[in-house]
Amino acid sequence: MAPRRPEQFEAIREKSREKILAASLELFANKGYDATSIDNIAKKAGISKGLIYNYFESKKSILLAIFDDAMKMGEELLMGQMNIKDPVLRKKAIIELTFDMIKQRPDYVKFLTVMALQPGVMADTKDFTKNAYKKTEEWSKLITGKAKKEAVIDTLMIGAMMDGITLNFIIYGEQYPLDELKQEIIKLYCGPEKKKKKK
Amino acid sequence: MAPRRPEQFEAIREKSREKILAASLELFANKGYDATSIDNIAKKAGISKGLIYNYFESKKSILLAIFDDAMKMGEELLMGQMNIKDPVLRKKAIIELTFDMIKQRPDYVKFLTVMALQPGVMADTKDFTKNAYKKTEEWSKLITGKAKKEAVIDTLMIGAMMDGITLNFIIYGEQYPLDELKQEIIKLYCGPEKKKKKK
DNA sequence: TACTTTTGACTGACCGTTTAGTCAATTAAA
DNA sequence: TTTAATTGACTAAACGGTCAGTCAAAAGTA
Repeated sequence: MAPRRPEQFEAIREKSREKILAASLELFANKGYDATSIDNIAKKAGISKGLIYNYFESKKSILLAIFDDAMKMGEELLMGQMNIKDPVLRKKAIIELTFDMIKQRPDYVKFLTVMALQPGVMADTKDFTKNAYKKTEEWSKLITGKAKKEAVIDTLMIGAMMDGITLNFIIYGEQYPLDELKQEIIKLYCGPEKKKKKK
Repeated sequence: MAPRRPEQFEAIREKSREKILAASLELFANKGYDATSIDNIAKKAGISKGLIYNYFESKKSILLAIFDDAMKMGEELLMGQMNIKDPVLRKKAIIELTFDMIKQRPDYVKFLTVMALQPGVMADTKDFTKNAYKKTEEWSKLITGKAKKEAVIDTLMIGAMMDGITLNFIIYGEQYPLDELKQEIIKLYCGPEKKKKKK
């Protein structure tokens, strides 16, 4: 009577959904949202165009799903470092984590960076700017411990630094010396690992 | 016999061309290339669609014209600082110049940044990556004087810093404290203005 | 002054193509 | 047979680009 057991359907659906998301992520990150057609996604995912609309109600909703996934993953990674008590060590851990993310998931990083520069694309669905600014505030607390007025500039500097390195890595690719820059930024902002920081 | 004098036509043409370029720059910078239609440009410029093709042979050629203008302006500004002999002062001047450019021509800066992240758009017409990398090399020489191996990281750090600040300014807008960050980066990379730099 | 002629900037309906999105028909497993 | 995943031909809208034709302005003619 029942043709397939529910969990079998669930597995099939999950697999197809994943194929669509993976193909879309790659295309959105490399070509941008507008330059990517539904046909492109279907071909890259190895499925038909119609099937995509069995899983997502529109092109925008695919974008939104990827965006949510990326933000969720980023937040989880970030929150995983919350248990580090010492502020300097925590700062260092977060910086290293960001570099890891750039190297391990450049697709997500590229996707988010590209989207950040196309406000018109996200504007309809998510208040991206507000979201990003909130994230910066969280970063600020995480990195400096408290919201010391003087330390805000420091946080913004580190944030800009990381964004700039990310941007250059996206543009230049593997030839960009990520590791050396990581050492440099840690040396700059986490001190020479001795004493309490003065001035 | 002769209806209008050539210089009158020239003035008219220049004005229209300028309207098209101005409208395109604003739209490309804010919405991106693919999301901007020829109709959008025509409406914003207050002219008809057909007239655009009296001045540019394709949508891509508009993009290219803006790109060339932006690069030309940037290069002229940069080369204007070449006469400063002292490396530290020159470095400082270039950094300040970059901040000035961000504040005075955010449209150009935004345009270039958006285009840098859409390799597919520029790929057909200009080798953007190569161009950008060459620019970085020039920067390196300008900033460090010579191509000291150790100083490359320093140059890349400053470059990433500036790019990151630019990116954040584009995203956050006027609330982003450009001036404070300028002071900070000058303090960091141009030394406390005393003695010769050591280590 | 009034009229005609000449010019090229300018217009918008139109063209072929491509797009996002739909749906009746098909497929395959239980 | 039942069920739901899957397909691709289809549609309406939007796209970049074209082109036959309109228009205003300047100079010659009277």
